[in-house]
Amino acid sequence: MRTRLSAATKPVDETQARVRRKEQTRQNLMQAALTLVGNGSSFTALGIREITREAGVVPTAFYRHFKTTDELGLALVEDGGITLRRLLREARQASLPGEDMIRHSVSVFVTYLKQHHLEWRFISSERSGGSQSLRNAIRNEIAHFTNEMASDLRLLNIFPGLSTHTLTLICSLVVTLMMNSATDFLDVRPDQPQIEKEMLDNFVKQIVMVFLGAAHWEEEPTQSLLSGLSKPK
Amino acid sequence: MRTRLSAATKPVDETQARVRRKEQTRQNLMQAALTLVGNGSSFTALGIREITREAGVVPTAFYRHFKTTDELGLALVEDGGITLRRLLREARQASLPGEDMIRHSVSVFVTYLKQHHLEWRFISSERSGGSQSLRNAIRNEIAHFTNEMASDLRLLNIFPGLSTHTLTLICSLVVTLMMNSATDFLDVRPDQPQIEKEMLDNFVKQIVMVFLGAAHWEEEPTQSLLSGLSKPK
DNA sequence: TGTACATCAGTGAACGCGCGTTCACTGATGTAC
DNA sequence: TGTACATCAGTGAACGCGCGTTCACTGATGTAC
Repeated sequence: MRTRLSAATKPVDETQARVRRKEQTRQNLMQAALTLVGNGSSFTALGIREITREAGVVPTAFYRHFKTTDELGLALVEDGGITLRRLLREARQASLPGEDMIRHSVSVFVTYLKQHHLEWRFISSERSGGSQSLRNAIRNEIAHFTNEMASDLRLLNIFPGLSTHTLTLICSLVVTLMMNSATDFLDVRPDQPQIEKEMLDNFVKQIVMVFLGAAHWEEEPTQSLLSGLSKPK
Repeated sequence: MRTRLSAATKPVDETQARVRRKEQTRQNLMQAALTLVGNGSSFTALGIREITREAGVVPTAFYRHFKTTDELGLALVEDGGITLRRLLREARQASLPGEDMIRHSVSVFVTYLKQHHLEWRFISSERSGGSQSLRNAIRNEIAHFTNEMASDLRLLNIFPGLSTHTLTLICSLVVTLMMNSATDFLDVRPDQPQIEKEMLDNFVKQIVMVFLGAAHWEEEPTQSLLSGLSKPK
């Protein structure tokens, strides 16, 4: 109690040695988990002893930071979410029009992907494979990301006729493609650049096709939009 | 040796009691794994004892059928692949034109999804979360599925101007959407039909948009297709 | 057909091992006065 | 400033438990003659 009052009077210095060290250990544990995932383990199958061993602390030290590995996973998702938003901020600066914009954004994405490959591997494998709470957390981050992207698209005014809902659907589609490609890109062996190039071209082509569909979308009525599909031109 | 010769002369009757029972146990083991996955476990984290307990056999019996749980996983993927192809065959009969075809195919898909929800949960979570070999096996099945779907699209002659490569890209896009939606549909609580309906509408809308883009796609040159995007109409 | 033998799916005991978790502890850092 | 005490991140021993895997076995089914 007295300590609390004292802390309120003299606010905790963030650079206090003890606080800093604790935070460092926490980061080490999270990094250790990512490293193990990068070595081919599934996060879901990681154990406390495995993680602490990799982090260089005694098993019981784990409990000073997380109650379960699941809790550590949620912390990783939070960090991953920050990463995602940083990616978006970088890609946002690519405002060339048309396919060039897409190609440039995709190349920003792939560069980012490689720089943060451990986080991405974790996110994309636990997105559908992890515990329920982990899956929900990741789904939330992705939804958040999708909404931010839709706002960006709105600001760029590329599709002035489309509703916010439709824009969000488009972004959701692109993000889905993105998350999927991430796994594929990460599995390409680094000595096979031509395969990566093909994947990149295909990826861009798919997004261009989606945007092409969006450009021809009419909000209402949707029922007859494709009625003439079998006899185009 | 003599047994082999004898077997060749008098071919093995498939209904031999011993063969039948062994196959039954094998199926029980695979079903047990699916059941456990359905109960919320991650397949990657399943143990031999856990599976055999669920299947009602002694742990060591496992080795009569599979060397590792990974091998059992591969067997499940093979079964899942058959399921996927059966789905396609059912959806193929839906040859109404335009959006109605899409809506009907999607509804066939969702029905199928619910009927085989355990297999789907397994496939979609191990698609990016499992071991390397499991991921590769699933990726192969999906590629196979995508190609069959592209052939179907070719036969339907909806997009007569598009190359096989482009058709395959479109199908790959749709299959990606499909696999993703699968996880989402499976996570909807059965007492929330309005959420499921919205997801279904969004899903259909996304596919329609992709097809719309495909309908306006011109094979060459691709570079300038989107040049007028910011000033449509 | 009957008998003697071979096969082999499933059993059950046993093993060594690493797991998660508890607990009392240590000693560096922080606080009060 | 110096001293006495509080805090608490990380330690290390210990525990009971379920794991994967080995091994010799049993007994129903299949085969040879």
